[in-house]
This record gives sequence, C-alpha cells and structure tokens, in this order.
Amino acid sequence: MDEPTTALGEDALDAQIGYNLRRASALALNDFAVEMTEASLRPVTYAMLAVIDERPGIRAAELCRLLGMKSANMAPLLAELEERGLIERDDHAEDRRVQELSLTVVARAAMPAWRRQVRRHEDRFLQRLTSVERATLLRLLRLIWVDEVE
Amino acid sequence: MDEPTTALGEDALDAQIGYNLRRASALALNDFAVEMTEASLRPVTYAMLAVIDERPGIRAAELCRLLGMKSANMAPLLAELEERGLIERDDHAEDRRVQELSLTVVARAAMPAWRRQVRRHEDRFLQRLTSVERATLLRLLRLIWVDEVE
DNA sequence: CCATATTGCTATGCCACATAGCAACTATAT
DNA sequence: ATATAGTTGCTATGTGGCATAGCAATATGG
Repeated sequence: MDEPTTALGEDALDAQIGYNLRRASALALNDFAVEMTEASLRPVTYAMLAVIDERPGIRAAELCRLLGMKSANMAPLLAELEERGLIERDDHAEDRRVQELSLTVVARAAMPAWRRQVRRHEDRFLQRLTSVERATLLRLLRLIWVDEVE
Repeated sequence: MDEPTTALGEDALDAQIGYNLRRASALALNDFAVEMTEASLRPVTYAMLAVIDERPGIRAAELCRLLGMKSANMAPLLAELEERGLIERDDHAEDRRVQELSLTVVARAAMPAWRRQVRRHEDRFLQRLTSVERATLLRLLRLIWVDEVE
C-alpha cells in the first residue's frame, strides 16, 4: 500500500519511458562491453559488421542510413575495421564516389562466433524476461524508432 | 542447422533487443532535446531535478545511486544547477561530509511546467504506442534494469 | 588510536554524436 | 558544352555522458 518513498503520479521520473529506456540501454551497453571486449568490438562496430555480413557489397552511405549514423562518424570506424583486416572497400565500377563494403574471409569466419557471443550477452541482460516478453519488447521498441527514418 | 553467413534468423541485428534499445533511446534523447533546449535541461539534469523534487533533502550520494551515476560526474552538474539557482546544497548537521539537496523556490515553481513538457515529449515519441503498450513497455524496461543495482 | 570506509571533488581520457567544410564525382537544366 | 546542384566520403573540431585515478575531509569500528 504505502509507496516506497518514490510514490508519485504519472509524471514521476520512474514512470517515464524515456528515462527507463536510457537506463536499460546503458545496462545493455555495459553488458555488451563485458562480452565483447575480448573481440575488441563495440556495439557500433559490431552493428556495422553485422549489416555488412547480411548485405555484402553494401555502400557506405547505405550503411550510414541503416544504422542512423553520419558519414563523418562512420569514416574513422571503417578505417579502423579495414586496418584490422575485417572489411574490404572496393571501388564501384559505375560511380567512382561509391565504396562497396564486404567482410574479409577472416571476418566472415569469425562472425558466427561473434553472433553467438552477442546472443549470450542478450540472454544475460534479458534474464528476467520470458521469450514472449522479449518478442513483445522487440515489437514495441521497433514501433518507436523504425520508419522514423526509412 | 548450419547458418549461412547471411542468416537473417534470430541473430540478425534487427532482432537484437540491445540494438533496438539503443536506437529507440537515441530517438528519445533527440526528441527530449527538441522539447527541453528552451529550458536548458538535458535528460540528466532534468532527472536530477525530478528526483530532488520528489525527495527533498536527499543526499548527493543517494542521488548518484538512484540515477546510476558516479559522483565524479555528478559534481559538476550539481555545481551547474546551483550556479543557475535551481538547487541548494545544505550541510548536514550530524555528518559534515554530507550535502542535503533541495530545489530552490524558483525551481519548485518551474517544475510543473517542465514535467508537462516532458509529458508532451513522451506523447510525441511514443505516439505509435497505445497506453496499454506503453504500460507494458514500461514494465519490461524496468524488469531489465531495476534492482540490477538497488 | 588506527585502519578502513564514505562523501564529494578535480583531472583526465574514451566514445558516440553533432556541425562545418572540402574534394571528387555525378546528374540535371539550359 | 557548361553551369548548377546534389551525392559520396572524408577531416577537423566541439559537446556530452561515462569511466578511472587520485585526493582531502570526515566518520566508523576494532
């Protein structure tokens, strides 16, 4: 009955979805780091590799659009991944501005293990949610942001 | 069984909750800024004011704990809010290390309007979700992070 | 009394993100 | 053909949130 001191109305901080999104996202980012530091992959770099893996030959501009990034921030990350021998940049034949991105053989070989690690990470920070709840959460999150851009 | 590299199954980036959390949170942060730049409040500073408003006399260390922040990062923000005349720091009578935080009269007067603005912001970036879906989302998000710390 | 913990702070670095501006290139309109 | 405009990828730079390291003052418990 009596509320735990933070008892408040609908305007209470704890009732704000934005705040809880931020807290949950921070926890996820932290847990991601725990799982993927060994592989030296951060959420952004992993996301880039995952999309390139799913859509080989994708253009850098399209990758930016899919990940909601600015090319100014993408450029040094692409350089880093190329430096590490994980991606290749091939000049487009018809439009010489364009770079087509693909994973190297090394990265393609490593991706399944990295994807398994990420799945472990998700299973860990989503421990308290059933698989039905996870599916619901996924649907609601995508309702928020998908097609804000596309 | 064996997944081709282009496996768009459950390991696809779009199916990862962590990624979708990050995207949704980014959208929320962006929309928050649109609503609250006039008031010169960022998510963190608003959260601090909201908690102090809900628990006047709270200690800085407790505020850190509630918001999941390090005191190293809290300190300059408290200084900023004090500088702007929004909070007061009073020395604790029994423990002289402790500062008790409270809103100034000015801030207390402004809070209702700020809370209404934040509610407008939430209504905007959550417009695709019904109120039932919002309640579900809130519950699932809190399931992820609450009591990871407390 | 002394070792330890707590509170609040400064200094500093990392990372994600933003804007501004640029060079190369392509597409379009006249 | 040429001027204009848009696209692509990049560098430089600033900001904000978060992390660690280390410090001084204070409180606590053996």
